[in-house]
Amino acid sequence: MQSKKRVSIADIARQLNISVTTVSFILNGKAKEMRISDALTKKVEDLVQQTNYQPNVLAKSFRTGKTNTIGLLVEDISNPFFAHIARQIEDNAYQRGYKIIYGSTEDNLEKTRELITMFADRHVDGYIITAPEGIDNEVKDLLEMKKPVILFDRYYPGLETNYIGVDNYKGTYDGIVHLIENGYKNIVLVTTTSQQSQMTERQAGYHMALDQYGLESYTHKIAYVDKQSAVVKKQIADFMSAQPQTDAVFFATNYLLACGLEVFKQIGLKVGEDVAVVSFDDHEFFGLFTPSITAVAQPVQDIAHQAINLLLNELQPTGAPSQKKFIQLPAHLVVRESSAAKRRGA
Amino acid sequence: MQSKKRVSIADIARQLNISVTTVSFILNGKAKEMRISDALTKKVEDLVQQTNYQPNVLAKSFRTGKTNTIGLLVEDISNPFFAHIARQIEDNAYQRGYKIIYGSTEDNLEKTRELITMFADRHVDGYIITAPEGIDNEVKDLLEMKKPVILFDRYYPGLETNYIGVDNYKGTYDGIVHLIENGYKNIVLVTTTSQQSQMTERQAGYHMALDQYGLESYTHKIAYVDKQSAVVKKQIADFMSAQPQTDAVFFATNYLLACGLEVFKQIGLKVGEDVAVVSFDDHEFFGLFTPSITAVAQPVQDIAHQAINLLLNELQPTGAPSQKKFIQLPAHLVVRESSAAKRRGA
DNA sequence: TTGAAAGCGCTAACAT
DNA sequence: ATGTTAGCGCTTTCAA
Repeated sequence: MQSKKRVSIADIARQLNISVTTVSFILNGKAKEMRISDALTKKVEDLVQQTNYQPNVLAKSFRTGKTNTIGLLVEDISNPFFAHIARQIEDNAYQRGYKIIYGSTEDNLEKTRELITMFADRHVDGYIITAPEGIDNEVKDLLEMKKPVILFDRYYPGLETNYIGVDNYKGTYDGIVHLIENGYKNIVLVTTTSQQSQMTERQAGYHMALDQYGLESYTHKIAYVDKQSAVVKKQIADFMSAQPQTDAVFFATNYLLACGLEVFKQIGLKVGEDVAVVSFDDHEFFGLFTPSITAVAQPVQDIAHQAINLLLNELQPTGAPSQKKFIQLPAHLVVRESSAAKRRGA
Repeated sequence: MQSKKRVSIADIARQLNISVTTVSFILNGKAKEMRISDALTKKVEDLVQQTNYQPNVLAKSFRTGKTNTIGLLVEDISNPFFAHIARQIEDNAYQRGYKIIYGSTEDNLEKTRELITMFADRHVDGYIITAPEGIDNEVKDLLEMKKPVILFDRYYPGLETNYIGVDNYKGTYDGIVHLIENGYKNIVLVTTTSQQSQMTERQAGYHMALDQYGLESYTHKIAYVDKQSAVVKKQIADFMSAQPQTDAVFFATNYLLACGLEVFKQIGLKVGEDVAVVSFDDHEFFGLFTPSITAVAQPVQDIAHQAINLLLNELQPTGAPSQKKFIQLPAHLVVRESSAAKRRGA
C-alpha cells in the first residue's frame, strides 16, 4: 500500500551490523539500563533520524497489547456539554500520546454494550464512560480485566472505580434557594424519569431547599424518549395549565429548558415576568436569550481535565494498585435575567 | 492481562484436528470459495460460538494493514455543526463495522499535520477532513499512498479527491435576496479573513445578490483568532458606529452572529427593529431567541451521510479506481423573525 | 554489553 | 478440499 517500503527495525540493525535487540532497547529508552555504549546509541539514533524510521504502531500494539488508545463513551457527542468535554479530553490525551476513539451511547444499554465490546476488541487501554443504567456488570468485567475505567457525570454506588462529576445536589440546591430568595414560592422541578445518580441528586437538592424553607414541591418527571420533543412539550404544557399558580420552573437539563421555553412562548407566558426559569447546565447562548437564562454551570474544563488525568495515572504502571478516587466538583450558579426578583403583584 | 487466556484460531483448529487455514477461510467467509464442506464449516462455526472465540483484531490489523478505523479531522468537535456531523458519521460508520478516531484541527496547519501523522501511524483506513489552509501537500501524500480522503465543508480546487459540502454561494445569495426583498438596503457582510472555499463562496454570494439589485456592499472581515471574542466584538462595534446607516447584517458564521448579538445588545440596537440579522449556519436555539434568528441551514445529516458513504465506497476494493465526486448540497434558508420586513420610517 | 531466536495471532501463497 | 508454513515488525528471554 505504501509507496515506498517503510524502514523497519531490522533495516536499522542490518545497516549497522548489530542486532534488532539492541536497536529495540535503544528505541525504547532502555539504552542506559542495558548498558549499551553511548557511541552505539548515538549511531542508532542518527540512523533513525536519517532514515526517518517510524516504528510500526500496529506491530507494537500487537506485541504489547497496548494501543495507546482511550475509549470515550458519552451519552451523545452532539450534546454541547459532552462535545466540550470531548474536546478537552482530546487535547489532553493527544498531548500525552494517546488517541481517542469515541462512541455515543444514547444512554441505551444495548448500544453501550456493543460499544464496549468493540472497544475491548480493539484493546483500548482505558475507558472514560458516562454510564447508562444497567451497565454495571460490563464495567465490572472491564475492571476485572484490569482495564482502568473512569466514570463521569453519573456513577454507580456499588462500583469500585474512579468517578468525576459535579455536585448536582448542591448545584440544584443553590439554584432553588436563589429562586426562593428572589420571592418565588411555587417552584416546579421539571426532570426526567432517569434513575441515574446525577438526576436523583438534582431532585434531592430541589427537595432539600424547599423543605428548608417550608415550601411545597411539585416535581414533574418526563420520560425523555428519543428527543421526541413534541411529547415533552405536550407534557410541560399540560402541567403548566394544571398548576397555574406556578411562578418558577427549574429545569434539570438544558434540553428540557429548551422545550419549556418553546412551550411558554406558545402559550404566551413571559419568562422573567410571568414565570422565572433556571436551567441545570449552562449553554454558550444562554446569555443572549431575552431574557438571558440563569443556569447552574458545570466546570467542563475541570471535569475533562480530571477525568483524563485520573485515567492516565492509572495507565502509568506504578506497582501499587491505585487508590480509586471519587471526585465531586462544585457547580456554579450563573445568575441572569430569567430569575430576577419577583415583582409584587406579578 | 486478560483474566482467562483468549481462545485463538489455533485452538479452534487443534480441537477440530484441522488446520488454521481452514478455520481462517471459514472465519473470513471464504468457505464456499475454497469449497470447504458444509459439514466442516458448520463444525467450525459451532465451536466458534461455543468457545466464544473472538478474533484478535490487533493481530489481524497487523497482518493485513487494515484497521477498520476512520480518521475524522474536524475544525473543532465542540462546535455544534461539527459535533452533529461527528455524531452522524459515528452512527453510520459503526453500523458498517468502522470505528472513528477524531481530532480537532483548530484550523491550525501544524496541529493538523501532527494529527495526520498520528492517524497515518495508526494506519487508519481513510480520512474525513475539514482542511485548514495549506494542508494540500499532506493530503496529496495520503492520496499517493492510496488512502481515501474525503474533504468536507471546504475544498481545494487543485486536489483530486472527493468533496462534500453545501452550496455556500447560493445559500448566502438566497439570504441576501431575502433581506433585500424585505426592504433592506444597507446590508453588511461580517465574515472572517479566511481564504477557505466555504468563506470565499459566501462572500461571492453576497456580492452577487447586491450587484443584481444595484446595492452597495460593505464587507467587514474579522481575523477570527482563538475565540478572542472581545476582539471580535470590538471590531463589530467599531464597524457599526462607523456605518450607522446599516440596516441589516449577514453573519457568515453563527459564532460571528453570537458576537454580533452581544454587541447589539450592549449598544442598544434592537435586532429585528433597528437592524435585521441573518446567520449562515443554523443553531438549535435560534428559534428560541427573541426575536428568533433567520439562518441559512446546512443539511447536516445529508453531509455526514454522504461523506461516510463516499469514504466507505472507496474502501470497498472494487477493481476500478473510483471516480472522484464533488458534491454540493443545497443550503436552506430558515426564515424567522430577525429578518422581518423592514418597517417604513425605521 | 550485545546477539539469537522464539513467538504474539493471523493470512495467504504454495503444497498436496 | 484441506494442510504446511512463512512471515508481518516488534519485544524480550536466554545465552554468550
